[in-house]
Amino acid sequence: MLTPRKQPRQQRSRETVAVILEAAAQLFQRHGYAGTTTNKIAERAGVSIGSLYQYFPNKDALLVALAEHYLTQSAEQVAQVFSRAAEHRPSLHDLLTDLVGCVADLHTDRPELHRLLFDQAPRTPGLVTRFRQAEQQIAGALAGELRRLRAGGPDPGLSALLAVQGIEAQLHGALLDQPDGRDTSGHVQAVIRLWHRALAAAP
Amino acid sequence: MLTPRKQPRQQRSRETVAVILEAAAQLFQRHGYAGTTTNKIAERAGVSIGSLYQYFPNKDALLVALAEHYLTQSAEQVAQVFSRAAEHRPSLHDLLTDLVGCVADLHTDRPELHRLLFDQAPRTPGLVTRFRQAEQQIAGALAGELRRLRAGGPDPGLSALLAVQGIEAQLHGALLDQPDGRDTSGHVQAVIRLWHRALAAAP
DNA sequence: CAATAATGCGAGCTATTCTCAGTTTTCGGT
DNA sequence: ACCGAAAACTGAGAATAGCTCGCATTATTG
Repeated sequence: MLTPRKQPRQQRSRETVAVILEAAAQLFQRHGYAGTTTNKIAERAGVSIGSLYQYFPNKDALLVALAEHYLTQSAEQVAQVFSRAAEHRPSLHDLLTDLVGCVADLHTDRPELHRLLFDQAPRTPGLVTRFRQAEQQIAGALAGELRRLRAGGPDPGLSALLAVQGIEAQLHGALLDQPDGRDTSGHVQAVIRLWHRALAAAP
Repeated sequence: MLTPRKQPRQQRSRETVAVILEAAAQLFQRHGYAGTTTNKIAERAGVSIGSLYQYFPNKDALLVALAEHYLTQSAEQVAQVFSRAAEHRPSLHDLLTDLVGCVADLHTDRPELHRLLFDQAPRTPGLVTRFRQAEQQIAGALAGELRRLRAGGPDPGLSALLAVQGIEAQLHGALLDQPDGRDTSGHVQAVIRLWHRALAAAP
């Protein structure tokens, strides 16, 4: 059990949950996951440790809750890219520019939070699945666009999945563990060019 | 300090270190990192907890030592791919087949160990750097081959880095967090095809 | 064969997660 | 307004895991 312990019913307790999550986010970002104790989180939130454990069965559950929130928000951003695409039917290059730009923004908007969740995700069972889900959802949408553009080769579904996985890894490497001396915008441009060549329909 | 506490000088202590690492590897793989206590490791290794902490300053150091060993071994495997390439000067497609196959083997040979290290790496400061180093080293070698083949576009160095990051992420997703219903060898083939299109010299 | 250095030992100190019995606050019905 | 029940809150402390330190044992050196 990672999320469900007790559902807050009254207004008071909903605020308690919110203030706990806010405190957790701040302390995790400042001192890292291991460097933050649940007692400190409760203290900072101005509630007792008992209240914290009334809504979160363990420390990991705090992380899962933060990730849930973050992933939902991210999914909305990416969904907008595809709803724009459905309307304007852009070229492959324009679509990739939009998509890669969006994912890059997700990294740079709140880099600490992004890194925190990404770093902790692998060791928290539920989170890996959740991340993969988001990945597949985006890949599904991308696959649709590739079919419209007659791009992505014989198996657009698979190509789309590989593209999503690749783009995420490349941008993560570029924006969060920056190899020294490379300029960011050139890096992003290179990612777009590369995927354009990989996915473009044969001429 | 993550590695250096005391250097084992006598034969006896070198065996102690070896048996501790062996026990750590087994227990980490069986019960996960968090699910393994240092006391259990010492017990399984047949040494006292004090001896363990004489050579490893903390629990993370055990992980770093295992990673060090694994990365060295992996680097050798990949180096062989490029020394073969230097001799036979293969086509881009053959080179990619060899490289991707090699990286895939690294994932499937000891999947538990690979996943363990990969999952824990992000939260262990020294390990991230160490992984990125390995990545850049491989990218450097690949960049050389791309230049020979006049492939990889205007900046073969950057293209090579993106390729290495992408391939690792895609194979990791395919082999360790398998999306249901996809066959593995087809997946690997798709990765090769995709990178061939992305990197091939314009005709 | 001392004297010295290296290695090994494990009870217990410290810090952290999480529980639980009891108190306070809110809510619904009369 | 009042009361009983449910929800929310509290914090001492149980349980556990990482790690230390003083001392015992084994190897090396001169």
